[in-house]
Amino acid sequence: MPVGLGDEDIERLEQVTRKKKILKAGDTLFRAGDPFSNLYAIRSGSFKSAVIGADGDTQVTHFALPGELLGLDAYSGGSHPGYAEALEDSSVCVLPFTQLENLAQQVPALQKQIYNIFSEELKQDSDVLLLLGKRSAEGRLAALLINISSRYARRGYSASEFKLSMQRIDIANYLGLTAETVSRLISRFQKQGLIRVQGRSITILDLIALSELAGTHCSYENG
Amino acid sequence: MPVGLGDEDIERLEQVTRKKKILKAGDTLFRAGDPFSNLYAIRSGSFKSAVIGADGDTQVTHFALPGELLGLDAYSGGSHPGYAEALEDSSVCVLPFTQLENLAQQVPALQKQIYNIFSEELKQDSDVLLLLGKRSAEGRLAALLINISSRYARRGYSASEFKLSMQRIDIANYLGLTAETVSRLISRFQKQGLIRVQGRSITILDLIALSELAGTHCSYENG
DNA sequence: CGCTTAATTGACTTTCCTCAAACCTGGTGG
DNA sequence: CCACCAGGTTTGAGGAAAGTCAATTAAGCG
Repeated sequence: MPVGLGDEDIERLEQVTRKKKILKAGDTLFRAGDPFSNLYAIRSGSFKSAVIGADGDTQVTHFALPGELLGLDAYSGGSHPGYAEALEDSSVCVLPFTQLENLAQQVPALQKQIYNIFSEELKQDSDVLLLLGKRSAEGRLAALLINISSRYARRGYSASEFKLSMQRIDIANYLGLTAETVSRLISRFQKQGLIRVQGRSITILDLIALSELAGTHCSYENG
Repeated sequence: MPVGLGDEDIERLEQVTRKKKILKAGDTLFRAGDPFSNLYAIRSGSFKSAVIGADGDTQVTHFALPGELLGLDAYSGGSHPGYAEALEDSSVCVLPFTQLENLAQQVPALQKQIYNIFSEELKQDSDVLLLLGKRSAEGRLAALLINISSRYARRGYSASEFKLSMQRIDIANYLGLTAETVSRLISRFQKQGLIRVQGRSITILDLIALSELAGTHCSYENG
């Protein structure tokens, strides 16, 4: 993932990235309150991360796909604010943060890369906020599908055909909807010829129409 | 804001933090697309930041209060993904990031502090997601009030009495609601004796009841 | 003091949630 | 190999919540 480093630096970095971890579907990578020690880069599979509110209800905050990073939000508090659970059989690369930090102190390019990762994460969060800001359920789901599609595309996977590894109820929770609504919408999108769904695998047939659903329908201020 | 630094380091840091900027209500601190060069620490006043979606509709992503930081999400892309606008007459401290970065390279404690700020920001975002995850409008608004209250408290301001400097439509946009709904809820909260509202200044009368509104009402899975 | 913009309130409509039932799908055991 | 079971998903009907449209009141500002 890191780019712009010298060969020697990369070699040193590889020492940090040696440790791998395999998880089965449903396994938790870390739990809320676990001490922060590692970052996790997803090599294969996918995860959901969620926080548990003071009142005990769960909120899914992210879906993490191959090539993406998990655990960064634990830095400040020293412990993970939420948990991460594998949505399917997955494997991650374990990155001990203190080692990474030390190395970064010596390698400015890596330093910048770390800032980059942090900032990337922040930007992704603001994308999510944009997504959740869509008032209609339709817009939200469309936006999520596009979001996931583009994230796959970005890492070199197919943008139009992928597996929605999370279950409906997780999508619903994430979008602030109910599983029923999500299910209905998926059916509708399919009837409209926007997507094709086969269980959990999904094909995007009409990205443009989908984008319009995600975008338009919001006759709000153009601030 | 930075803690855990030596006296000498702090002095060097102060050279970085000399520049101030004054803004009137409605002024923009930076616009979407502006190159990333500075971070901004809010000395007084408050800001909203918002992103503009591909379709042109605006989504308010943050409200920034005194003592908080703005602009961090611009790092990765090299430019600001959204704009920031002063909600009232405000003053900020301008922090040139390259200078900060260089200094951090020499001062590990500052380095950690920067990570901390990044991570803090991420954690705050996940709080926001938790907030937006509340399905009822009532719960969302209650959660926002509590969130703002606690952020004021944290910086040493009164937790129970403060100014809601943003206008209703911004709150609505932020929460994924309409201005009318927000207005109705505020009225209702007032009738119920939870808050007192005088234009934009607000007094929290019953934090406990408010917390219950924010928390409960979500008969969801207890994950 | 009048004008403009923001906030509130009301009546009505739409959307989404709730509750409930039926339906797949994958795994287990007879 | 098939029946059965459990969890997840889909679909339907009815109700509650929030949105829309429109009118009124309040608040800022020159």
